[in-house]
Formats: sequence, C-alpha cells, structure tokens
Amino acid sequence: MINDLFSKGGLSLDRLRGFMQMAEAGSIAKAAPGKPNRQSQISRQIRELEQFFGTELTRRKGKTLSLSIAGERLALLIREQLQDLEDFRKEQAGLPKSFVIGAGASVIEWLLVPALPAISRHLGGATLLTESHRSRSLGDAVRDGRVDLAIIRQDAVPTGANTALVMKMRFHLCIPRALLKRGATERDAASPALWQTLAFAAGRDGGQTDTAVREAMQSAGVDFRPRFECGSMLQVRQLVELGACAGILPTLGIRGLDEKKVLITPFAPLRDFGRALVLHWNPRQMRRRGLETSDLKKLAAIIADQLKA
Amino acid sequence: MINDLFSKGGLSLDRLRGFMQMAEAGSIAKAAPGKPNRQSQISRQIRELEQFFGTELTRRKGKTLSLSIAGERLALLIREQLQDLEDFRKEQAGLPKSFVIGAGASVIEWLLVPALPAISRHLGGATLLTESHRSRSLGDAVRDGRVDLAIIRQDAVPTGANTALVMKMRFHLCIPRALLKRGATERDAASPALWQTLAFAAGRDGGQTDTAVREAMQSAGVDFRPRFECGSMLQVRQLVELGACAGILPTLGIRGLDEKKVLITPFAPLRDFGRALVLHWNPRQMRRRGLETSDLKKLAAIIADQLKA
DNA sequence: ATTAATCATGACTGTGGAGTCAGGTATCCT
DNA sequence: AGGATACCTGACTCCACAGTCATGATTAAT
Repeated sequence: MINDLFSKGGLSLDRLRGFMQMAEAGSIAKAAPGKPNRQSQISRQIRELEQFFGTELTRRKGKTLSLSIAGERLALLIREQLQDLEDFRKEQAGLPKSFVIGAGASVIEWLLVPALPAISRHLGGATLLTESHRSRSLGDAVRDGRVDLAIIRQDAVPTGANTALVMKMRFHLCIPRALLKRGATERDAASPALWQTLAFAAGRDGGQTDTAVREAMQSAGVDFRPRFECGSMLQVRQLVELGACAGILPTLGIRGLDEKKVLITPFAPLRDFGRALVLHWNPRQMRRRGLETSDLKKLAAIIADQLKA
Repeated sequence: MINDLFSKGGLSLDRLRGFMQMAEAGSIAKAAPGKPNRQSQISRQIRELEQFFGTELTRRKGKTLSLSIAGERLALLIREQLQDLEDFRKEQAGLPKSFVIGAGASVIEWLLVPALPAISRHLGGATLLTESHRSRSLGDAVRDGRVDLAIIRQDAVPTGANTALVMKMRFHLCIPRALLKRGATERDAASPALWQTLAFAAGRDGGQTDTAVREAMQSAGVDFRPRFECGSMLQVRQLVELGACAGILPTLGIRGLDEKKVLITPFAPLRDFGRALVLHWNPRQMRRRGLETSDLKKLAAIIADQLKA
C-alpha cells in the first residue's frame, strides 16, 4: 500500500528535488555553483534518499559523482512528477505552461528565435525557454525530459520516429565581392585554386558541420588554413558580412546576406552532404504534457514557414 | 520552471497524501475514522493545498465534502505519483509489488481466491489485495487507479476494450433432492408449478443478477416469495448445500455441489441471460505499473483455467 | 427542537528536516 | 609535492509543518 511510503521518514519533496538537481547538473558542485552550504545539503539529501530506498542512487566515479541505474530511473520519475505538479499548478492558476526547446546555437539564432512568437501562439501562449546544446547531448536531454522539443539534425536522432521534418540544409560558399576581382562570376568562385588564396573564417567547435567542411576542403586539394577560427557559425557569418573573409555557411546562415556585397554559391564538395533538420520530441513526455503528434507536426510546419517569410 | 513549485511554501508530500486519503475515502471523516485530530489536520492540509494551487479542490455538498473537477485531477495525479514512488521503493528493496484486485463478493470467493496463488506467481510473486465492490463502482475504481484489476460483468464496463474474457456465466436451478419426490428427474424440476411450491433462497442485494432472477420467475408465472433473502449469493449456496431450500446459482456457484444431494439443471427462463465475466484494467495504469496487454490476457487465461481444475 | 454528523478554525507543542558553518578526505592536475 | 576540486561528515540553529486539543459553524436526521 501507498502508506508504506510514509511509515518511515526520510522522504520529502525537498530531498527529491535536491537529488533531481544533482542529476540534471551532472554533479553536486554544478547543481549549486558557488554555494558550498547547499552542496553539503544536497550531498546529505542524496544519502538520506539512499537510506530510504535502500539502494545506491549514485556511484563515485573518480572524484565526481554519477548516477547509478536506479538513480537514473528515480531522477526521470521525479522530473516527471514535479513537472506534472507544476503543470497542474500553472493550469489552475491560469498561467501558461512552459516548454524548453533545445537546438544548436546557430539554429536557435537563425531559425528558432524568429519562430518563437508563432510557436508560443500555437501552444496557447506558452512560455518558451531556449537552450543551446550540442546535437549529441540534445538526444539525451529529450529522452529524459530535460528538454521538451529539439531542433536537431535527423542523423543525430537514434530512431527516425518522433520527428517531423523542418528543412533540408545545404552548404553555401559565401565570398565578399570585395575580395574578388571585379565582375567575378559564380563559375570563378567554384575554383579550389581561388579558395586556397582566400582568407576564410571557419567554425572550430569540433561538430559534424565543422569537420565536414574541413574534410571537404582537404579532398578538394586545398590546404585549408582559416584565418579566423570561431566558436560558432554565428561569428563566421558576421565576419563574412563585414567583408573580412569568406566562409561556408549552412542554408540557414545565408538569409539576409546582401547578394550585392557577397557572392553566394553552392559549395560543390558538400553538395551531397545536405542534412535534414527535424523537430524531435519524446512521445511519452509530450503525451503527459498534453501535446498530440498532430500538434508537433504543426509546430514543425510553423518553424519551416519561418524560412519563407 | 520546476523550481517555481518550491518558491513558495505550502506543498508537501504529507499534504498531498492527506488530500488523497480524503479523495479515496470520499470524505474527511471516513478518511480518518475515530480520529478527530487527524480529521482537523486533513481539513487544514486541504485548505493549504488549495491556497498553494490557488484553486478550490473541494466543494461542499450538503454537510459532506466532495471533490471539484480540479480536485479529481489532482487526486488522480497524486495517486499515480505516490504509487510510482512506492513501486520504485519496493523494486529497489527487492520486495514484490502489490496489486489490488476487485470483484463482487461471490466472484472473489468462488473464482478469484482459488486463482490467487497462480496470479501472484505470474506477477513475479506480487502481493495481492482483494477488494469487494459492486459492479458499478468497480468501473470507476479501475478508471482512477484505486483498483488495478477487476473481474466484472462485461456489460458493466463502459468500453469493450481493456478487457479479456474469463468465462461465460449461466444460471442453474439447484434443488436439494431431499425436497423432491424420490426419483425426480431434470424434467420434473423444470416445471414452474413445482417452483411455486418449493422453498427458495434468493439474493437481495438489488444487483442485476438478483433482479433478473426475480423477473424471470415472475414471467414464468411464479409468485416468487423466497423463504430466505440473503445479502449475498454465498449465503444462498450455503442454504442449498444444507438442503434447506432451492436456489438459482450462477455457474461459478455450483462448483463442488454434490450432484447426489442436489439436482442441478439449467434455469430455462434465463437461458439467454448468460453474461460474460471479463478481466478489466486501466491501460494507462497497467503501463505505468509494468504490465503489458499480453500479461493481462495471460492472467485472464490463468483465472479461466481455475475453473477446469 | 434536539441531537448527531461533518467540517472548519484557532491555539498551541513537538519534531523532522532545511539551512548553515567548519572541517575532513579522496582525487585530479601541474 | 602542492594546490585545487569535489564530495563527505558532524554539529549545530531555525523553521515549516505534523500532531493534538478544544470549540464553533453548518447541515442532516429524529
């Protein structure tokens, strides 16, 4: 019976919350940065929960802490429960729900942010939180409910299900005309020999896109030594826009570039590298939070529409 | 964000539990019988929760209390959450889960109890709790998770889904041979004229079975005045077994009756009244608790097998 | 009108647990 | 080796909340 839960002490919402915070942050220290008192408290709360449940919820792994199998399950359970309570509270108080949407930094900036008002509208005025993550960890975040929705490359999603296509991405070579001879054409721009002489900006985030560009250059025979190596594609675009250098930008990144000032042409070596960007969700999570598959497909369409505007 | 839940006080597991107890019992008084102190506490806990959520969870209905729409939802939510926590605890502690199985009193006695060991075995050694309910309220109990499984007449289940057939029930006229002339046959027993002269025992629980029997007698032209009117069919069977009177028993109730002492024959007026007994469950609830549809169908088969033994 | 339920409220006490501080230990980095 | 980092532990304080009792308000049953 449920009353067994209360027959012995050691269980409280605060403890569950403390444990969940540690689970989300990945370590106690990150869960309470700069607050050593709270750290010791979370440590104790976890120990008390472990006593209550009679199981190790955590495993020492080096000098840091990670979750055991049981801990993973409990963390998932607690997040769902607290979120259900919070949704109930918000609904009763007449407040909008809030959804967390994750994507890479450039996708957020170029695609998601412009679409946020329309998304919120379709979700009944929901509050939206954007979170920047790497593709890899986004899948995990969706799986265990830290992120409600993700915009992510299709190949980074374990299964093809629970996704709706948003757009296909291609790569474009963008060269400020100031760096070219007067009257240069797209044909001129397609020459690797030219690329070798140009100053380039490139990402250096170690992500798939970054790697692909570098490999493509290599196999085109270019000794690719970008003058600027940036932490994100956003910075690459800025440099291109300034006319400081050339760059390879994904479809999303060329919107708003002035074709009079920048020559934009498909980047041939990555012509077949086009990847689909999809909206990804956790079906169980979405069902709990009141979104049907049809809502999600509509959301994907809304985001895709953003590109046409 | 989930942290909003903790930004203001007034939420605690104890309060949620107090509210849920009231919700299950139907009133504060029933939730804490004979404990006026606990009563006042639950009353206060509910008020504090209402303040926390900013909603009325209860409605005064006469001198007693009932749940509002929001209250119903919250109660359902809390029961699920506490049960999930309890399941987690049990699992981690290596203890078996516990399941609540509901049915009518006679079904429990005649069908369910003999099958309990096999059911427990199939559920991995689960602890089983039987609960006697009327058909009508069983449906509700399954719907909101107070009862995990129910054995119930098919026509008492709102939708045909979420059920598996256990058996078909028919009605049998059972007459102690001591009340008949020596050498009486089944044919003799089928005469309404005889019925009129026999002492009968009948249920008087106002249930569908009871009503059907009385109506059938009436339309057979019998002025049906049972000598014994019993609260349950169990008592009817006892009286028949004692040889004190005749009775109409469902298929389940004739097992173990000594045919040498009791003449058992189909009760013709209710020949087409046969009703299916099904195992009924709440799919959402069962998914949460780790039972698949296939498990449940197997359970129904296990219970059905009980009849052959 | 009287009585009995049922729930609500106020005024407490006691306690479990959150919050805080001060070390202590193990591990990693250089 | 020395220092930084991350976690654990013990010893407290303080408070929110469970627990208890007495009483009042409303409604139902007789």
